[in-house]
Amino acid sequence: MKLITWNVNSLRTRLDRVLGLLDRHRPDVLCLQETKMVDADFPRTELESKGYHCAFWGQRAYNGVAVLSRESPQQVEASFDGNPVPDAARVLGVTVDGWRIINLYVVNGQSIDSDKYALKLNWLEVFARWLHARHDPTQPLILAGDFNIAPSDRDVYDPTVWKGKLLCSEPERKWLCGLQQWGLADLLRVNEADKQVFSWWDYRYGAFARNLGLRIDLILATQPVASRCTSVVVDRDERKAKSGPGKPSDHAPVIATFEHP
DNA sequence: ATGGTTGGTCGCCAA
Repeated sequence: MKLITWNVNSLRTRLDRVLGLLDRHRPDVLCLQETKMVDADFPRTELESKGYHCAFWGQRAYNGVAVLSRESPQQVEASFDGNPVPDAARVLGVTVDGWRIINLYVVNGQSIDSDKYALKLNWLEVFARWLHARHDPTQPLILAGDFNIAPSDRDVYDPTVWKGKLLCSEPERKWLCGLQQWGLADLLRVNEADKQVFSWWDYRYGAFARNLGLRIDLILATQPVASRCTSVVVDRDERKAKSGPGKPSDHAPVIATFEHP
């Protein structure tokens, strides 16, 4: 079983690259964020022709999440109870082969002095409350997506510059610790305790060429899933996008592989 | 290094 999460920053612009990713990796599940398109425009024909079922929840211009899977998804559920911004398409849950998979595009927050940061913290709190009420950490569960939080200083190219800033602030990191205490492991850190791995590089400042990155795209899982995880890697070549059609997203795909359940 | 790029949409906003 192979699962990939990728913030594509517009599925319309990135479709040919998504099709290439499916050919290259043949994942069982692909979680996409920032599709930025309404459901009527979703390119399901092209994706189904690659052998994938499509679950999606989009909106105009912003946000948008989708889960592609080789097996038909069951119990598709958009959003979560009490969502403070119920119209923002950011959460999509599916069940595939008995594993519950929740695709997340967490509120960015803009900057820590912004009202949007307060909204982010509230959104996170309500989401966690719903997760705890409605899910069981002893059962197979995966949370994958763009968390817009770098879990620790190991996940930041220059922790001094980023100390206390958006994506690295203590309240954001505490929220992730809470998920971990509930029973979700950060799969990349199960086998790679100290390795510096990034998943997002700003389009500006030549950030990718200088490797000024953060790891904010995460795959978390409960113990029955985490114990079967054999690797987590980032497809940096996709962020380079030297080959293939079009330009890169500012995020790279994160790829987790599991022993057969 | 507080610079500047990309996408959606069409003057800016969001990331």
